[in-house]
Amino acid sequence: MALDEQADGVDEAGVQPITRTPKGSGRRLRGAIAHYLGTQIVSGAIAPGEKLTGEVANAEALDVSRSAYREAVQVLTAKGLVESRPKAGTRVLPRSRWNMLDPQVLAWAFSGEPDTEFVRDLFELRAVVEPAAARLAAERRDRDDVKTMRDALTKMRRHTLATDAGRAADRDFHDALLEATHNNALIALSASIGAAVSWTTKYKQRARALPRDPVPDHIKVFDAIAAGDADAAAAAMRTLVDLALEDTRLSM
Amino acid sequence: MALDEQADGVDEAGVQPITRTPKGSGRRLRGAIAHYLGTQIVSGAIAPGEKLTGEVANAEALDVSRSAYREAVQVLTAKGLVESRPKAGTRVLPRSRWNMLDPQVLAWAFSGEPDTEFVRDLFELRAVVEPAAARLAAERRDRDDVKTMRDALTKMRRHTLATDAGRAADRDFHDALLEATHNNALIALSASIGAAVSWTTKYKQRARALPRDPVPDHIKVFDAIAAGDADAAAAAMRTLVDLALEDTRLSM
DNA sequence: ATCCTCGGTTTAGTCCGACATATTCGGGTC
DNA sequence: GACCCGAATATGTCGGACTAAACCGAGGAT
Repeated sequence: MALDEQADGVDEAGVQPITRTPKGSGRRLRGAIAHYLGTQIVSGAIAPGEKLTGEVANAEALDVSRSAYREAVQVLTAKGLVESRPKAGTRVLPRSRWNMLDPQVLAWAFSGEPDTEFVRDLFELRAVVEPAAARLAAERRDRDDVKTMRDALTKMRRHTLATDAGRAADRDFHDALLEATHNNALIALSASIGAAVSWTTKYKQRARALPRDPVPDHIKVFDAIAAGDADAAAAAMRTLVDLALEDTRLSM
Repeated sequence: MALDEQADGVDEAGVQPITRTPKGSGRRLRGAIAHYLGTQIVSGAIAPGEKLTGEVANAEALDVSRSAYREAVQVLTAKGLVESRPKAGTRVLPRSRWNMLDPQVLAWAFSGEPDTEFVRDLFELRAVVEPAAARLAAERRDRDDVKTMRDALTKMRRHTLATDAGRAADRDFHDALLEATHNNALIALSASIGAAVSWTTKYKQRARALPRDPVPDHIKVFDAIAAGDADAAAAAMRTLVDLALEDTRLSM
């Protein structure tokens, strides 16, 4: 697979066909290049320390202009995946320099087979952050926060989690909870984690139908926050995360 | 001020002088442009929702080629600060879309007068994450981790925190602690936070000399981790963060 | 023999000008 | 008044040329 999903006829080069993505007008060409290179790197196909082919050669191999290729590389540089210097070329940086919290990097990490170890790390972080977020939300939520959360919850109850609308409501609930913390750093972090976690649901679903109804757990969290009981909110959220981890672990 | 510090002769336009940075060969030209635009945005000079001037006009105003300007904008796009569509122009995204955890964005946020509210949020997040990290470190550290931490600690004791070497040792200690958690997500997060916190020390110092010797607190954390006492490690780290917050709060 | 210095070569960085593409906006039609 | 369609406009992509910086090997000095 290359810049587009359809693996069609191989050109005379025979190594990396790569045709422009004609159907998908969604993300731009440079986005496709960045996605291609990004997945190659996070998947380990280009291992840290290695230097990827020169701009001119690589751009030609992908059949794109050097400008588009360079702009894609700038994106990778901005996310800490690579570093390029004149004469030295563009090298993949060690994993410790990568911005793993960047939503796009997370998306690339989950575009292939996700690393089970990293998923574990992610849930561990979630288990640390989200209960704390619930605690803060219980202490600081105002009238609007409670209303938004309640609305999301009722929508979540109406449509189940199996539907798109239900999952959207789930995300709305978590977003509202984060907003209620009135902590921008926490919001940014949990937004990234939440996105990553939602990628894992894709794999969760393919294993079996959702084994448990998550609504009651959400209600417990909501009630505690609405009541302003910080400890109860943290505890409820902790069990919610633990159960989600359980579900995900079973399906991997 | 523009792409370089020296505000020299104004050109005939008279609005934005801007000369190429001759002295600073450090970051490339596009880096300077990204820094310029990035600080403008995070500082609120270009408020979310506003659309910045067209590429051709803005590139000319900054006296750089359109290519360099565009590559800089790609960096901002990668960090979620702006979004650009044909005909619509390039608009600043709402703060909720920004990648606040990105080290570079944090650097931009702290390049001017830092927002005290955001600093509070950051320390709050730190107070949540770092004790948990210390707990995990106490549970999972191996022989090498302990050794690295001990070395950093002795170096930290020799040079004080007032010296560069001392601050480097401090960062080494925290990095080693993070490594000891063997959790990549946690490492990535705390690295960002740590960098941001180190920016704040700049302001901490200008207020008064460090009022307290932080070494004993670090030793308490180290001892607990070396002993494998998770609860004690978390508690010690919590007091350490609380004290750091106290110091920072006094100086702002 | 080893170290330093000094170019040459390679590769990214910047610049320029043109064309393609996709929206938005406005006008025209039903 | 609502809908459809064309034109204006800004970003997106392209291709080529030139600049600048850093690695590396050759040559000379110690």
